[in-house]
Amino acid sequence: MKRISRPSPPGTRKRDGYHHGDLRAALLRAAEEIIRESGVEGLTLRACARRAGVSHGAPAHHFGNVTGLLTEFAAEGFERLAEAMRRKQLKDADDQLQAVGLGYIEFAMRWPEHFRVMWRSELLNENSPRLQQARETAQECLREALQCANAQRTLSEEEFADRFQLAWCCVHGYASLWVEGNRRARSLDEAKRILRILRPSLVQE
Amino acid sequence: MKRISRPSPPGTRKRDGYHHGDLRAALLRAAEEIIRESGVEGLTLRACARRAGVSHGAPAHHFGNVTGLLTEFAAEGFERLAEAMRRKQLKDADDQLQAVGLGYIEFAMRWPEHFRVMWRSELLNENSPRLQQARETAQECLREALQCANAQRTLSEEEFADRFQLAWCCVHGYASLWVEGNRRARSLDEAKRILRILRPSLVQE
DNA sequence: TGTACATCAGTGAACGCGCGTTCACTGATGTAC
DNA sequence: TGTACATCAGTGAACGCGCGTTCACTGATGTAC
Repeated sequence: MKRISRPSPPGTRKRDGYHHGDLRAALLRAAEEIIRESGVEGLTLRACARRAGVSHGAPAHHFGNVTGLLTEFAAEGFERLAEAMRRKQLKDADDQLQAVGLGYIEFAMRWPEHFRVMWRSELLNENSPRLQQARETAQECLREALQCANAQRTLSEEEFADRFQLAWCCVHGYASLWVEGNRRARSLDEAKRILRILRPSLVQE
Repeated sequence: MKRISRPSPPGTRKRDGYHHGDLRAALLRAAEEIIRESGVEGLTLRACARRAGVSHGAPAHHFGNVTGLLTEFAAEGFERLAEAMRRKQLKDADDQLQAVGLGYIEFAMRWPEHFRVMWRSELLNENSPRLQQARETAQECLREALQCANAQRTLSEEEFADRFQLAWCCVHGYASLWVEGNRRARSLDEAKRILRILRPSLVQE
């Protein structure tokens, strides 16, 4: 009766959808908004359905439960993270290591909701192949940049592993602290300075 | 009727209590266990009361709501963090900066539930004086250690601030990644090596 | 091209559950006289 | 020392609410013939 043909939500491409257009993507966007406004605790399948304008049963079709939804959300986050690092790297051939690090931090600043969920492993299905793959790809991106920067030197496996951990900890710590509220003006400038100070520890001249 | 005099729960000192002995502390311990087993999402006032063996109305007397409970929990965490750093510092007069950094990381490994909650600012009452005070004290501890290590040099205010951020990011990143599941064998040895590698960036020789 | 059927996205009513909140209460402790 | 009263920690029944899950359904799309 009240089933008048619903127009696709704005910004949603009419793609693989049967009824909605692309409900799966629309639900992920709805989840993003809810997390932004109410935190991960506020995210429920029902809230997600309301926001997307569908019945409360619909999200379960696509994701099973909240864990499934968050897992896809986190995987999307890791994919965007890898992309952000690579894009930065291509734009700054001069110091690719710093560029990748900045890409990591910029990603967290641009998509704090994704960043928050990505590390809440207790909320995710760690067995998801897409999640595992995306996380591995993102890590590999940072690892490669560090390898390139050290291409001229001979580092033992452990020496390299330690420097990789140090680099990761530093960008991750900066991003985490920023996302969790420790936000200062001109943070990206500060991040650049910090990475410059860190460099001698990562790359032996 | 069924009100037989209840013995104090084991490990609870009969201190300032009227009926229970020290219900406030017992509720904080209950919260810790629940968070360990079910994550912060699993913590409710009712679950907390059940675990402590009191009626579900009791926690509200002490904390008002879940935010109040978590705020006290986080403040307790920051106090323990400062204490952990200071204790480490006293034990290793040789390299106090590294000692304080290790104290930070050890704290997160020892009390991961506290560490997790401390940075979830959206779950806390940021106006709590006890929380603000405890956080400030913990930060100050790391700042002082860095100042001592650089006592012989002349660093501008900005140069010092950047090095402080770098040190904080590094230990915080290491601790966060460990707590969120990126745990490796002999992590504390690794942390030591990483802090040693980082040192030249923090302290100009 | 047309028809019949399978598949699948999404609906909506119903359910039981655990939650926070309220409120009148009980009973132990502290204090004034 | 004894009594009367105030205070305060904790109780327990009751409430309304939003949740996930279930289930029979509708209606659009895809496919076999």
